[in-house]
Amino acid sequence: MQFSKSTDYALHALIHLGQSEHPNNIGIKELSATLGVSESYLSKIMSKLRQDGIVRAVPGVNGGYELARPAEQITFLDVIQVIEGRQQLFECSNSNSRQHLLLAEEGTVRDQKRQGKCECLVAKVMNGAEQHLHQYLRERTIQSVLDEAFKRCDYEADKK
Amino acid sequence: MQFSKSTDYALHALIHLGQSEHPNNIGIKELSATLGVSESYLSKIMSKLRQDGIVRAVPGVNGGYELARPAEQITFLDVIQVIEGRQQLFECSNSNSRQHLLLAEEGTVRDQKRQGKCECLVAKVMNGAEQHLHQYLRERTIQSVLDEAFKRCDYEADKK
DNA sequence: TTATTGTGGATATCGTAGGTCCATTTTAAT
DNA sequence: ATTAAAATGGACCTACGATATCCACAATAA
Repeated sequence: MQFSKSTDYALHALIHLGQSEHPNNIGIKELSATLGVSESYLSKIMSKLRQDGIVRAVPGVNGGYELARPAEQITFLDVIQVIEGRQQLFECSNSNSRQHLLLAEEGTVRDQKRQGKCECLVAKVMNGAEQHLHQYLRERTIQSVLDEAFKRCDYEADKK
Repeated sequence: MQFSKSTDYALHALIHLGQSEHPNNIGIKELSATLGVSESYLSKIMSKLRQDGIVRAVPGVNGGYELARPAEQITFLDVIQVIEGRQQLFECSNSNSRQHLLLAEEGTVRDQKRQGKCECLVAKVMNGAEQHLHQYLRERTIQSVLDEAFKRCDYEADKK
């Protein structure tokens, strides 16, 4: 269970977009050179980010990418969900077994109608874990990383 | 990014071991029938759990598996780490790039000696997320699921 | 001693992460 | 209008791990 390299690339790319004073957009050449990834592969990732409204892209001479909204409105969760997809962290593959019946809660009739099935208690724990993780990742933004990087630069500068 | 089916199987198997009054051990036949998984595949998983000291196994007639320690001392994190491995949720694949230098904190000399390298700020966020997730999963045990299942059974019984 | 049960190795299949290449489209600059 | 620069999307490739099966072997209790 690991985040993909693509997620790593996406996060670093967005940080690069966020930290540049943008007179112009930033092309895939610069991004790929900065991150040390091939242009072709990074293109795919940037394309996904564009389709999901995280970045804007403009083709043509002096084209490139820029953040589609302020860096403090781009959360880690946003990025991860675009790249990794939105499937649940855990799915109970056991829903027909005898045991599952024991471990499933029925809920109210209204609940069952709403969600169509009852929930495995193992899945309940795991989904709770996922919600916690999401909450944490929602609170971290591209901007928050930039802020910390700047702080660190200042600190290093002061020492000299 | 998803937990594997094996993790699902392992958790359900452990719960089955935990809920049985154990005059005897429980064989792979019963487990695989309960979970709806093949004996051969579930064997592999149980083997892993045994190698990590989560269950005990005894071969021979009337052999089988039992929990190696009380169910309240087997956490979700224990099980997940056995099955999924202990690699980090996130690894920065970017440690040589120019950008990474900007985003890495130096730390004290002692820190650098201890961990061998400085840490990327993106990785720092992600590792923080992982620690949160681990904390949550450390607080949930096989027993906690059993407790909730029993509570539910009582509730259902009361209704009648 | 034998039937039963777990162990571990070899092997198979399949999907996906990671990556490349190229034709096409879009845009800005000239 | 033309052209060069840049992003886009499709086709394709490879390697690896998740999932799974089968079998020979070891260990144990009756």
